Amino acid sequence: MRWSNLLIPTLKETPQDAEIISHQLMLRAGLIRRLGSGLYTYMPLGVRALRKVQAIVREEMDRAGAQEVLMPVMHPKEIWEKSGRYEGLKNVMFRVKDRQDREMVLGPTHEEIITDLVSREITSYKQFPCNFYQIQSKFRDEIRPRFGLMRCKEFIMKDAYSFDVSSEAADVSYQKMYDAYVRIFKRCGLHAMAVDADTGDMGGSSSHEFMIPCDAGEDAILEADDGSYAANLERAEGICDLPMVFAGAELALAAVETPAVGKIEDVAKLLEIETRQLVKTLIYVSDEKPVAVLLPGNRDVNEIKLNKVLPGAELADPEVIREVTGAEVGFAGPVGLDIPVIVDRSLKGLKGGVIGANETDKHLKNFDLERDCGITEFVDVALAYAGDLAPNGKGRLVEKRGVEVGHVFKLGTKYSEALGANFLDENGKSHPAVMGCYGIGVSRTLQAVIEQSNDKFGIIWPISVAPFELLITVLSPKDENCMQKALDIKTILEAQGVDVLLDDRQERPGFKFKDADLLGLPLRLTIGERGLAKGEVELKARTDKDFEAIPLDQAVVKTFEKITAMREAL
RNA sequence: CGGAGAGUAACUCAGUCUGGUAGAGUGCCUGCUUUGGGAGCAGGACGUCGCAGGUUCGAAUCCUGUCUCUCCGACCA
Repeated sequence: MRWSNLLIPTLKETPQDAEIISHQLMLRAGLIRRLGSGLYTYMPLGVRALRKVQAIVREEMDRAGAQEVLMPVMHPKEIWEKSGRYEGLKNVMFRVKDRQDREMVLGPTHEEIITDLVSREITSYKQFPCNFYQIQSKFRDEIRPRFGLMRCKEFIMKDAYSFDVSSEAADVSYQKMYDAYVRIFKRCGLHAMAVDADTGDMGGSSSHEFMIPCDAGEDAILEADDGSYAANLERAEGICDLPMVFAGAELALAAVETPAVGKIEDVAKLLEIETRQLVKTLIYVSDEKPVAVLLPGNRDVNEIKLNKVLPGAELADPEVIREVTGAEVGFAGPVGLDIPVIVDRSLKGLKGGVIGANETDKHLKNFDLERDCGITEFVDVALAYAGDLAPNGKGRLVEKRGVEVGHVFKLGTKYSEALGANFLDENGKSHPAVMGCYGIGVSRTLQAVIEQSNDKFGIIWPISVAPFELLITVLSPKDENCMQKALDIKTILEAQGVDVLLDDRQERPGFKFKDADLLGLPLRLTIGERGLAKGEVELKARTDKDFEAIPLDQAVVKTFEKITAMREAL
């Protein structure tokens, strides 16, 4: 392909509304243009890179035994009502009406649609296992689209759905997808990590997210420093290993005056103790009943974890707190409280703690959890922190940020039951299929590649997803000899299956080199009059500091060798 | 939705406080020169100052409303 035949609108200046480097570079290199918030056009170069990612995804999904299908983007609302997600996802779904005033939704995901299909077509145990996937635009009314392709209202996703006869068989399907994901991201040149994740709206029993570590990532990850554990912050379990025994452990409960001091930090300061010696007593309301939640003073509630113990729990209003504790906000404590108490496991063995006295301006010290409350049951409802021990008790947790590019779920039978995807076993007995679902944000993956691979001059494409593999820069396109040599090389390499972009623009060399670095194609072959006079052309990888002069008659061979080596490295 | 900021040429931005002929750089077009890391000179085209009202002799500028975009929080591939 010739540059002059492609719209590649490179920008010298950084567009104002791009915050992170990958977004800036996608705009500057002319890969995408914005239509509206969270809506982007893929320019010719962007489409080429996107197709490369898609090709890798297809190859690996096919290899893993998944079958490609293509489902409608637009769905009748009734099918979403069957699973209950018409309500559950009502804030993310775009809704439209047809001329009959029938309500439709634009698909944010396709569990319901594929399960409906399978319920009709897959009816015998002999047809299992099976796995269907598609690559398609998804629509989500995101609260806040961000960072170019990172979070869009319309984005391209690969979604796959597996169906099995048992949960053991489903585990095998899950593992196959997990392994395929590892290969996909590796082939895209990405350093992805799999982390334990929450299942969120999707439901199901367990899931892993595939994260690309980078500072611009929207998710927080906690990883054990020995690599034995990694989880999304919202899911992570941390063990605080410091003994919760403080001065005054053996003494009886005693009141201390804390006038107008209700905040953890202020109480700790006044009493000259650590914040973790204090017990944070939070009053939640779940199912219209108040419940107390206890944590060390230096920890916060993980609302996702709490919701599993206390469905729909929300922090109580001040009036409720006053009613329940008989004190102003800030002086709640577990002793003498007449409501259920949930205790985070990090409080296990607490002696010598300080609690609210359920009396305004007073706290109680020398608190012993078991002695004074008789509490012996603990749950995990706290946010894990960097510095905690990993759940296996070995590594220490370190915080990272990451971009979620893929997510695999074990769904169980939630959707198959709701939509009647049952099959008959050997004995003619009916069972719901056991499902898994697997998503890759294809467009997001593309941007993640750039976020992870760039320098101050521009993008550095891994060859597997680069819009072109080779850039031939013709320094003097007017010179017939130069142009002819370049075209000859291009023709041969293209015949050998190399994606070649020929910069035939009538521009000064410096201008073309800057654009070349910005585009970041993995290999550049420079052909100029000066070199040709010596019978030489120049070869330079995007990551090389300097070019290598090679004889003209070896240009094709050497270039092909390099391309081959680059391909094989991924 | 809450908080913060921004809408002026294709892009980056000045001008707004203090109302008085709409600007710069980049890009684009033409010509000449130049040609190995975003060239120089000369000439040229491009604007409903986001939109709608209002105040005023006069509004990019002041007032009111409204829309859009970006960033920070809750959602997710």
